Amino acid sequence: MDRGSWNGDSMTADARPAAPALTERQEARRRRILHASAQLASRGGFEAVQMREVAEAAGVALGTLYRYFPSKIHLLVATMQDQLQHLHTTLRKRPPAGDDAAQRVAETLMRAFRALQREPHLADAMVRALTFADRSVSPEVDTVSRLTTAIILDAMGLEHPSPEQLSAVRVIEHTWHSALITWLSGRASIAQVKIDIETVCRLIDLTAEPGTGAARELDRG
Amino acid sequence: MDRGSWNGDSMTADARPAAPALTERQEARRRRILHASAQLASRGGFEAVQMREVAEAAGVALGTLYRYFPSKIHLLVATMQDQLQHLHTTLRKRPPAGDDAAQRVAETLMRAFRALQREPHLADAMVRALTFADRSVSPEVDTVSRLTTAIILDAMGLEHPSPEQLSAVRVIEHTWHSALITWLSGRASIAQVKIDIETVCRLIDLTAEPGTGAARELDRG
DNA sequence: CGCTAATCTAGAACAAGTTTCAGACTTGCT
DNA sequence: AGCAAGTCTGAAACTTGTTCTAGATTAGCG
Repeated sequence: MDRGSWNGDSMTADARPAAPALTERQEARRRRILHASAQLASRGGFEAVQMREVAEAAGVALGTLYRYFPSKIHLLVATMQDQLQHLHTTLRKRPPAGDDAAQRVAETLMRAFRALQREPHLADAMVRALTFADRSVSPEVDTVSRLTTAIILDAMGLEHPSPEQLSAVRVIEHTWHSALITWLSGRASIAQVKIDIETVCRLIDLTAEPGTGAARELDRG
Repeated sequence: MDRGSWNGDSMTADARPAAPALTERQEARRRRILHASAQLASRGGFEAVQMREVAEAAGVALGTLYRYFPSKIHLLVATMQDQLQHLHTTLRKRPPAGDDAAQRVAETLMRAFRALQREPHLADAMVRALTFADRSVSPEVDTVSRLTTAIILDAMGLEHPSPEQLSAVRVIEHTWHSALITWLSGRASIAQVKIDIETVCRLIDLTAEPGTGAARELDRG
């Protein structure tokens, strides 16, 4: 029911209640399932990921699929974890080059956005699942959230963010998810998404430590 | 499998897709349906709104329910329109009293938030439907979005917002929806939502016309 | 090796959203 | 009033997520 492969360098949390140590064949099954999920999602988005089809494409019985992922939402959120991890390592290889934190974050997010653009159906499936998830998926959604936070903090170049900065990062994440959704459902253009990302990234300057950012003197509340 | 048979127009500004002039009994049916929907949602959230139950509670055949609302998502988004309209008129009666625009918007949103807190299940159903909606519901979701925008602009006291300000408002809406979801799924506390709302509202000052706001001299965009 | 518990498989069964259809009822029009 | 077109009803059917069951396989262990 949960990620197993934690290759070291996670930041603070251990959290991970119990990855019950999968055997090799089990790990392979899990991987086949995730692959099938992503593949089907790439074709036709959320609705195209049908549990029976995933099971068949992964060469696994339906019951087994449900043993590994207790619901379609769990499956798709896990798929998103997977993809995000890829993205994170990709981004680490070529970090953004902007002058200040806000620019780097905006650039990072737009890069991620362009990656998703290449597989809009996959993006659709993952993001819809993510925002539709209810309490039973909270731990998994939280993992995705932490991953996203890590990516953004990376782009900012921050180790020890202040509470204010964390709030700004959360707001950026909110905007990112929600803007993605409006784009995916055809209610906003890419240009609009770009503008909104840049707009929200301005918050970063607002919460920069005194002396390090563009906005040093705002009448603080 | 597709509900493309809508009266022509869609994303043009005009809205209101030609409501074909319902008779009185039809209007009454529609109202009964929306009422049943809200009632069931208040009890048990998204999953408790079951189409057969809505139909029965509204005293209407299942087929009729589907004639009025072509899917469960359509129904819940319409329910949200309804509730938002109430909220809007309520808010107009007692407008927020803050000193600057950012404060008034934050206060308005927190007031709305507290209203939703009183019916968390209803909020759950409506917001989940809203963010899960796919393209086929775009016109209706757009209506909700315009309503929300109107509420925020009201709080700001703006008639003719600049493009920058519209972007800020969109970002606020994104944050509002997404923060609501994280709260509903138990991944954020109310305090955190409040902080994030206040954080994002700072963008309003950033985009205020020169001379009218707190932030007159930021190195432009 | 042989045993036991856990896991996996195939397939049926169930639940809720959605579609369909035949027949009854309304509405609008003349 | 009388009729044609559109609407509503009740019930069954279909789809896809989810659960359950009985039997086959596999893993761990003495």
